[in-house]
Amino acid sequence: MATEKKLDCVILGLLSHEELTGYEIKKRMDTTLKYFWGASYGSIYPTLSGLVERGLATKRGDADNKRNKLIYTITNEGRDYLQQWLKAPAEKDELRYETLLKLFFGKEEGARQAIAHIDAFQEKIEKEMPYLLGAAETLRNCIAEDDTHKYYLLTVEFGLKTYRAYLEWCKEAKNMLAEDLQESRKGRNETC
Amino acid sequence: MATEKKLDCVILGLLSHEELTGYEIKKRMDTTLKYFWGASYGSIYPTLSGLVERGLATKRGDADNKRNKLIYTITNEGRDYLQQWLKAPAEKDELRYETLLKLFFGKEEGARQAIAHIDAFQEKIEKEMPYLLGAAETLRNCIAEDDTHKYYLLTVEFGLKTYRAYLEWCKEAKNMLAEDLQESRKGRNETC
DNA sequence: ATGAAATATATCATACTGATATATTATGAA
DNA sequence: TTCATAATATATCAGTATGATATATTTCAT
Repeated sequence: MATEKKLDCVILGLLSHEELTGYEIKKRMDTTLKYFWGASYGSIYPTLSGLVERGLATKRGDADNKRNKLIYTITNEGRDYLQQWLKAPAEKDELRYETLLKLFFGKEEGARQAIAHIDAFQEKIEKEMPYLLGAAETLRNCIAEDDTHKYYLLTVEFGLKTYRAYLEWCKEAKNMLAEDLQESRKGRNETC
Repeated sequence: MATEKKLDCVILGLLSHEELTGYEIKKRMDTTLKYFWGASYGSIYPTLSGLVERGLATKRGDADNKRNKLIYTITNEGRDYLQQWLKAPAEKDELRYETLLKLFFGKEEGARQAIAHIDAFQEKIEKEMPYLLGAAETLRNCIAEDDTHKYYLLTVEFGLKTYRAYLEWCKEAKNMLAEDLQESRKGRNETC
């Protein structure tokens, strides 16, 4: 089989758990999935249309169509397609960290600026941590109810592990750069 | 300023260290930068043309143009542009982990399949580790020579920290799923 | 009653990927 | 020496994604 479009599979995955509108799918992307995947409206809506065209999902209007909602449901063909993808080995695991990029070219801007980038990064991570911790706690409590929760928890644990590693790195990296600042201060005989 | 195209900045960053051809830029992407950024020929060559058009880089043929090389050099305007971007806070820090995605929807396929995905992920990481360790070692030894090395080292340390976290997670995640398998075996009264 | 926030879909210019095409040069084995 | 293979080098394109914007309705707090 030709390589599937990833977003087809992600959306089918979400639909395999529950019926959703495009808007709700976007919300899932921005909350639950955002730690390891993302998508914009500009790709979600066309992808949904494509899924319906190919018979992998169906679309219907809301009963009391107040909001002009379009609700999407996965079909049996859609489930088969999803299964195929889930069985195949993962192809792409990559990160795009602009912070690291700026750090890599950091000599141009100097230690002080580099530290500022790391601080901003650290702040972002620290702000996310409570959500991840909360999610992990919730999931651990309802893990017996439904097997899905166990798999959710696995991904949250991944997030926690890596976030803790990020924070450790932030600390060490800043220490290293701080030494640097002191050196240069001494070198140039500056005070404060 | 409107948001800059990231690849403009990445390429200018590379050119700020040395003159390069498009092919060499691609190699840098696939080796040094691949742990936190990526780009394909289909974006590198058009981006280089754009940089020349806008006066941020210049292009010249090789002296003995055996290979029909096109060598790109950063201009002063290019350096200014790069500085602007380096000073601005990072916008996008995201990862796209298909492994995590498949795991998130893992209930559909069951524990055995999930473990297989984690194994593949782990293998990939373990294979990369020696390169990162080697790079860190090399960089630590020549850190005094040139300040650039210190910033390279910072990004390698980031890679090492996160990769170690990944490996820890792999172990724990597989343990959790293995318990699962045992349970289901007991439940269904299977042997072996 | 009213303004702000949330819900909901759609579109578009710009950008990126992954594949493919094309051609040359270096390398190592037969 | 010759010949296949790997490496070097640029370019293009269909398919896909992003981020911004447009539009309209509904819910909610004041």
